[in-house]
Amino acid sequence: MREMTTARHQPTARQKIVAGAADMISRRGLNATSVRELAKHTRAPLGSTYHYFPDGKAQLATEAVQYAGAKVAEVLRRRIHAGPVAGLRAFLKHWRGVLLESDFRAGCAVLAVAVEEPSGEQNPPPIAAAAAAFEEWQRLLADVLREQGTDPAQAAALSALIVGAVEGAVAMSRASQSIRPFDQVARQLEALITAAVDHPA
Amino acid sequence: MREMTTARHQPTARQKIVAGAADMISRRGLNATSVRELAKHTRAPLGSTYHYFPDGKAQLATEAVQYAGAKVAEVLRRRIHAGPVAGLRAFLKHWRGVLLESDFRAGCAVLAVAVEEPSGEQNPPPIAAAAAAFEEWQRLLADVLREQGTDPAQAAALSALIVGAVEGAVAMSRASQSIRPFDQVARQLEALITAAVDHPA
DNA sequence: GTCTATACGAAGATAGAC
DNA sequence: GTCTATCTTCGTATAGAC
Repeated sequence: MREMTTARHQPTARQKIVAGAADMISRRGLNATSVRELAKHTRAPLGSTYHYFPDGKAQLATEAVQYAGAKVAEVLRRRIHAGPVAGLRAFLKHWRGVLLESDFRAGCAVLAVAVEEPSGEQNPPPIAAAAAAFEEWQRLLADVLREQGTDPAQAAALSALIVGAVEGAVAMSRASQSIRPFDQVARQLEALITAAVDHPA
Repeated sequence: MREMTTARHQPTARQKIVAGAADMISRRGLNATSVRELAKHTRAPLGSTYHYFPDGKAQLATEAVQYAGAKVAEVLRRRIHAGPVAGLRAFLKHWRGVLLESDFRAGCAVLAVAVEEPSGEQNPPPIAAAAAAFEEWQRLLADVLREQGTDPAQAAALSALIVGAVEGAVAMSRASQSIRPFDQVARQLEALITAAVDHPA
């Protein structure tokens, strides 16, 4: 488990596989991402994949979601010290970039897993990881809103709205192959969070 | 093509297959919905499926998305004559019911297809159908907002926010197996649309 | 420890009997 | 026109040579 360190040196083969899985899932969805093609994309032999991830595809999906979730959380954390508006803008800029740079071929891996994995009674690990990612993003936003004087319940609800709306907007823009839905939603959210900060009712 | 009439008499075998596809997709996603199991669930022989849908799974997915999209549009249309708030409430009530009645096992088939189907250069029919569904929901909401005096651009943007936020919220609630994220988002949206109607700036 | 070759099942789709 | 049996391809996963 020496790979569990968050060192940023060179990515290990294992880390490249996880990152590759997150990318493929964000483009085609979970079920369309086969372990075979993943190995090809990351230039790792198929056997290595099962060596690094003995629990197979479920483990791979879980770690890919955690990776994607942490990456976005990092984007948020890097700017949120400057306040809720700055945090939201960084969040929006990230997703806008994902859409445009992929020519609307990539979306959110966390959402893909949340939609595809059947969420049974005892939540399977990939779904639990997706829920945790959504919650972490919300918490980061809610924390800074509360710091700025927003009522706690309102801060939590507004954060849920932001995360939900952005996730939905990314999917809508992908479907329509147009940045318009995303930009419409982004503008509404900026206005909202600005109002929440100015009038911490 | 006599099945193309929108008659509501008894559902034909063909219609049952489409409805079954929409339901399965809303639960497990598109790629996890096999034509085989779909035939089983709808008690149709596998051959019949390919008889009714000669273009195979792509055609099935397209019609399932159109069916799901039309069903939600109908929910909206039935109440929206009473104004934007009534329309939004009907929309929210529908999705809340889907989540609770399925014990968080069902979500939105349109979103599932939008996330899973790779959206290439010339948009494949299932993706185009998903985009059309999102747009119809937005249009229904935007039309009634404009009728109530909301500025057209604002009406369109607010509608995009509503559709995106609800889609995202459904996915979040499914992942966390809790109605909380959905209810938080719903409450924010109700407040927003009320404000938009009261102050048609 | 890395990787090739393969097992086994299920996928989409079709042929052709009734 | 309905449906059964089957073809082919690809999925996940593993065994066992280096």
